[in-house]
Amino acid sequence: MDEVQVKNNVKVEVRAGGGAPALLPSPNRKQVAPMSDLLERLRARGWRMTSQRRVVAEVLDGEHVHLTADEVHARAVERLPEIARATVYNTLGELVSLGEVVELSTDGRAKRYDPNARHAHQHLVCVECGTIRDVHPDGDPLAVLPDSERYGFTVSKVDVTYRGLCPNCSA
Amino acid sequence: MDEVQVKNNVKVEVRAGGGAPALLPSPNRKQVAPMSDLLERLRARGWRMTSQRRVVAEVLDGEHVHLTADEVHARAVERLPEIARATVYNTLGELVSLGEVVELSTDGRAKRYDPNARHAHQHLVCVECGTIRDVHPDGDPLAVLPDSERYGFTVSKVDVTYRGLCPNCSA
DNA sequence: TTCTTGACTTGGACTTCGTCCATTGTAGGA
DNA sequence: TCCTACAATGGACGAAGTCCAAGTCAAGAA
Ligand SMILES: [Mn+2]
Ligand SMILES: [Mn+2]
Ligand SMILES: [Zn+2]
Ligand SMILES: [Zn+2]
Repeated sequence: MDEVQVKNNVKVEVRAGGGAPALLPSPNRKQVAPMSDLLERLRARGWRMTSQRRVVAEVLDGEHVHLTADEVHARAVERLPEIARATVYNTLGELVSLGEVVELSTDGRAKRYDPNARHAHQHLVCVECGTIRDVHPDGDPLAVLPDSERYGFTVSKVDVTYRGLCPNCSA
Repeated sequence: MDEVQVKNNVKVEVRAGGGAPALLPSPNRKQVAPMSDLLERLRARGWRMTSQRRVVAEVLDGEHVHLTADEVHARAVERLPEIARATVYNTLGELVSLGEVVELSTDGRAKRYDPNARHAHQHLVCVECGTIRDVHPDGDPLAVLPDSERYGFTVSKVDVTYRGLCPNCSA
């Protein structure tokens, strides 16, 4: 039988049976494994690997994209009950400066954190319910801005937010 | 013909002809006059014309674009010392719902209010100093989003923010 | 393994931006 | 001039985020 024990202040699933734990499908492998890439990258960048940072990274790596800092905190608390809000803010800020996470402010309310930073994309937002979808427009969005409209700026990125009604809210 | 001029919170009737004071260039005519269009439109929409609303409209009509609500309030206070912050927020909100002013949240901080709502345009923002410029990209920004990327949404507008360094901050 | 230390976390105070609401004031019509 | 529905006021409140002094601990050294 599997058992749960606490290690490094984090709940860890321990497989029954002797010998070294096989790195094979386990209940939470699907959730945790894809993150290992990120965790490795962070470690390589000199990050001190704490349980708090691990948990924040795991939350972001879920299928939940575009979470607010407080939503990340709420999910993190489920795994690590006493993680502080300030720590979540710190960690998110660090992930953003490292380019591992993208920060969105689509609605003038809470910023949202997007772990899909590898492939540039834009967002489609429902003005009614706030649903956000990733979209991939044709061509380079920067290309449509002629030099004559750049006023000497060095333009390095574009944020595009398409707004409208989602199928649900159209009804 | 009769003409109504507003000055110092008091309506003054200016009668054309016979010895009446001519409506000629005065120090603040240049500032106030262009707003009359907006004020007329608002009056036509059933707005009760208060000195507070007049002052907010006048502030927005200056050459100052993209002010925050508190910046609008600060400038309004210069003309009408006891105007309340809440009133500025109320008025800006109304102007936005009437489509007379556009609300921007380019930086996840305070929203900015843009009186240039007649001609659709986009914005170029310096990531260093926050300077904002209006830009007019080629073509319809909505056109670059293929139907296959709309997920059944009824897309009605696009907000585009180009980000980079202004000439000043490049040095 | 234990020790050491600077990086990290904590939690609460604080700031900023914005909303709410009971009370007071007034624009504009009768 | 008077009435009253609509608007302004200002202070409390709320949401989102930052800051900081004190405590904790990850990871390299020995
Ligand atoms: Mn995204
Ligand atoms: Mn503008
Ligand atoms: Zn919707
Ligand atoms: Zn600049």
